[in-house]
Amino acid sequence: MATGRTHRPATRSRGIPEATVARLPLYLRALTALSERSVPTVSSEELAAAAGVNSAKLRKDFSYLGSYGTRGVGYDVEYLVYQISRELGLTQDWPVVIVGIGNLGAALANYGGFASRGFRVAALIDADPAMAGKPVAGIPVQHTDDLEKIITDNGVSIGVIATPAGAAQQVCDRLVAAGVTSILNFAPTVLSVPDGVDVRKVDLSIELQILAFHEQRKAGEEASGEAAVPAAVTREESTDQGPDGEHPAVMPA
Amino acid sequence: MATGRTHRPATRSRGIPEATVARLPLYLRALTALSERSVPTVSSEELAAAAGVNSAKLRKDFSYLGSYGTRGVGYDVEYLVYQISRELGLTQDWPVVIVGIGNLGAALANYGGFASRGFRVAALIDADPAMAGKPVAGIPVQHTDDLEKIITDNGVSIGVIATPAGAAQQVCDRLVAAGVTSILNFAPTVLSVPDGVDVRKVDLSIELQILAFHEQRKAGEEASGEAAVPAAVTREESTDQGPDGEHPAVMPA
DNA sequence: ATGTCTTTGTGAACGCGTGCACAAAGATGG
DNA sequence: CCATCTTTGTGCACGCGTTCACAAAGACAT
Repeated sequence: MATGRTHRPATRSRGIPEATVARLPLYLRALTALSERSVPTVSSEELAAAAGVNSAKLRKDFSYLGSYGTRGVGYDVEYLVYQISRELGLTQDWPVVIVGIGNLGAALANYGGFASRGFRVAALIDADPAMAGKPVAGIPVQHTDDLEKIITDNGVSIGVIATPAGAAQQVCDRLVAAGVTSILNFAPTVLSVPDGVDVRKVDLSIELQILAFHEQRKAGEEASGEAAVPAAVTREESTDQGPDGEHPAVMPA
Repeated sequence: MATGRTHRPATRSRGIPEATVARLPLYLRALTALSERSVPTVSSEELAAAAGVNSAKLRKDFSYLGSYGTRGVGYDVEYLVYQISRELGLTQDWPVVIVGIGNLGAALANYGGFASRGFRVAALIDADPAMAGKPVAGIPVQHTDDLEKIITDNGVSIGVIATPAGAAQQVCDRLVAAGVTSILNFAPTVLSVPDGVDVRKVDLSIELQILAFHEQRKAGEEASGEAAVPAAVTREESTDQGPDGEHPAVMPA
């Protein structure tokens, strides 16, 4: 997931598997909804259904956090909300900067899901001088020149990159140099960061391409009754393009 | 990944592992960049570095597609671009609808990465009557009432949901009923879909929470010199909050 | 107090994904 | 034509994650 540098020992943190960590926010969301409806307890079966996972997996996930359930009853909703929040580090405030206030950056600044879970947008940063001072989501945009000062003054350790691809690595380098150790990257680029810095990437285009792959597969399977042919079939002739020697089928950026 | 319903046989499509499919867009992007620089061939080592993965992994990934390399030389860039594009189904046009034209929906509509890879924004749909007719990214917004007609008229099979969480499931149901079989969900909810429909979700808040977890871990590890204690330590006393009996530390939505 | 019934917590098996390491393939030079 | 050198393609082993299935734990009724 986290496409940091080349490799990493899977970041198996304090015994909690990475896969489990990735699901904790899911559980937290479901639990928060239950909490709002004043539901006192919930069984692993119910909660798993709400979170869209297998109940055994959920129980094993929780077992990494400790024994927080009561056999025959289930889990105390409020208690579990607190424990997961604490485990995820959401009991403290995380100041976040967003760099690159274009369409996406502005949308992120306006996104309510950040502020509601311990994340506070400390600053919006853009390279365009014309943007400076203009308020977005009630926060005045600051110029890239002040990036280092903003980071240190606010004690920011999490940065969000929403710049064009070309600027991402440079922005990333400056963020890291200024003390940021976690980066959420929306730019369609592979970022290089030193050890100790976490990078997670969100790529809208990649997600669509994965969907397209499965979509194509469905369509093809439907057309030719799914034969028992293992592979190497419907390869060359499946699409319109004829021979394969030299194909100028280059896609634009 | 794809949080469809309860389970699914891992969607092991035609022998190509899901993990490999998820990396193909990454390779494609790196290859496209090389193609623009008119680089004729590339070795697995070079390409792997550009894509941020292990070279052995890359070679194994390509081996699922076929033997497209030349030993002692490497891979033909143009040829590989074409092969991957075809495998991902990007040689054809995919009309896409975006439902929910708020900040995020508008940003997605303006996002260049879609149009450039075979994806065409066929329509923008919003439930707000005031939005109807208003152009966003050069495309007039249409009202939800016409959703079904829009889907069928344009032959849309991929839908993007960027509505508030409360409306997502309902929109999803209507999309599916109208014939959509792939959904990219930006709403912070678990969607239930019938078998045969793929759902991929992108949750900005979850990504940040995962980063916060690691960030907290770094901070804690730094404070208490990372002892060789295997686990079950620095549990209770790690954070400020003292005992754990009944904690009203509930987070807002 | 005892028995029954529900639900947790986890041991164990299995499958997928990853990475090493190397043989086979082909290019290139003499 | 042969030798050398580069790079692919893959067999193999290992580890993580998932799932099943069940014993232990506790609630609840009698």
